[in-house]
Amino acid sequence: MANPLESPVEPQEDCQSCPVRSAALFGEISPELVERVQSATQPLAHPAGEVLFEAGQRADAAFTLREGTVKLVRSQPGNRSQIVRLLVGGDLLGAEGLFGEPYQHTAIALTPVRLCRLPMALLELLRTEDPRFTDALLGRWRRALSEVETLAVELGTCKAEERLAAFFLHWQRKHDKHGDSVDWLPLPLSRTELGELLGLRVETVSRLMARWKREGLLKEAGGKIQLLDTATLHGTATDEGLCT
Amino acid sequence: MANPLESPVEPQEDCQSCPVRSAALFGEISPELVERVQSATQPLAHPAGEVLFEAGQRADAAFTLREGTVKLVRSQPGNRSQIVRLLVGGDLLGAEGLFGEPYQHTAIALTPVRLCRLPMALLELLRTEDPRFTDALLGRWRRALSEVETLAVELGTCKAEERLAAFFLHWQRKHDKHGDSVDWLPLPLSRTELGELLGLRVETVSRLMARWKREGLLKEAGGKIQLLDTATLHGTATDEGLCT
DNA sequence: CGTGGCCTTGATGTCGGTCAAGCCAAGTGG
DNA sequence: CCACTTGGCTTGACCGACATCAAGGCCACG
Repeated sequence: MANPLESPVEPQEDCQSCPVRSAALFGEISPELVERVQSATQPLAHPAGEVLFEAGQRADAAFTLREGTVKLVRSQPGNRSQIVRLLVGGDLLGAEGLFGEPYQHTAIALTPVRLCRLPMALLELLRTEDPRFTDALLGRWRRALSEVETLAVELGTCKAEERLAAFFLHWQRKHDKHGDSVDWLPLPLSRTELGELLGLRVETVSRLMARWKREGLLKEAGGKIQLLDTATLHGTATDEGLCT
Repeated sequence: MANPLESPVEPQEDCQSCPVRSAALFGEISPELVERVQSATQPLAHPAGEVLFEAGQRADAAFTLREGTVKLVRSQPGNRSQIVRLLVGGDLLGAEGLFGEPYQHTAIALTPVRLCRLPMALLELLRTEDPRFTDALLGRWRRALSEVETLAVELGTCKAEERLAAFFLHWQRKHDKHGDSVDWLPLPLSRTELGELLGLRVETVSRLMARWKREGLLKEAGGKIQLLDTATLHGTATDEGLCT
């Protein structure tokens, strides 16, 4: 629906002071380059639910996610889709253009998001200019690979309970970067989406969560959840000695 | 069992004429560097079934697979393991050491293999010396990511039949690089291993293959299979419009 | 006030896991 | 050479986890 031209463009912001800069791609590049980056990038904001780009489209820009959560989806003919990754602040998406390939996923905002658009030309420039930039890319790709692998392992070897419990624990760990665990963590995924991530149907997810709430393992309110008993959750995840 | 010192070391070979060189990591580096590479690498051979390295070990070398097939496995406590990738000639394995991490998988030869051992020091050297080397690494990581993603999608959204059929088709496509499809393609995986790849148990794999043989969709003999009716196989893979 | 999403809960079905048994080929040792 | 093991494959009987189908509740929004 939203015309790309209408994508609300934020007032120009300062990369030097970008909250996610140290975590992001440009944590490592030289200060002089940062200026060129700043002039070539374009800050954007999108509401929840909006499609950032679609699988198969020409990948003429990558994006740095400054704030919010995004899902990367691979859709199958036949109404089934699989979420392959969840992105949070500081993550990079849509860089497949560096290989001349179209976007491999459909990216959809799960919350309102703010991001920086990085035109391919800029990335190419950085790649030739600063070897550490390529290194940073390499690190990101490696991390992504590792995440998808653990997803595959869980999909292949774990049962429903275990997968869901493992997800909650992963998700929690992803959200206390500061070491101090926040107990109310945002859960911007619908039951259906949890299912699409974990290879389950809505009803299964719903039942499991209902049961866990009944048993006092977790609470939920207003799009946030609180893990009350991570110990037994972890136990469920590794039931029979399986999974993370 | 095999003492690493006993790993049969082949007579020194010539990288310049390496059959997989163009496909491999060093297709792109300068001829002068190739010499230094040659002096620092170490050709190895292992019989089928041998463990090349184990998850968690210090990753002090990567390997280029010159010939044969290798499985990368992530094992779970509780007797379950998941094959996350199958490697064939020209593939690179064990490069996670570049990030100071231990090996992320256990690598096991499915056939007799020949490979080149690349000490981490050499990789570090190449990384600083030749930017195109890092680019090559990037490409490999990206391809690996893409493969694991399709695995995850299949594990998450497809049923047994569909996954197995899809695997055979992928496997076939991987083996006719020359465009001309060889009809007898090697299948160095046991039923159990097929199960570990596709998230199924031996019995399920066995039953499906037995049925397909009965129905004349495929033949099997001496560790090789022949897909007789790729059309209906493809139909099975995408049953109800799903999967590749 | 009605409509459409999302969630919940129950009833029923089925795919694939589990258990168990037997087959076959390749060792191994007497 | 034969008895015995061992490991992979097959097949059948059974069962359970999860999907499917169906109905109803809750809430936001027009």
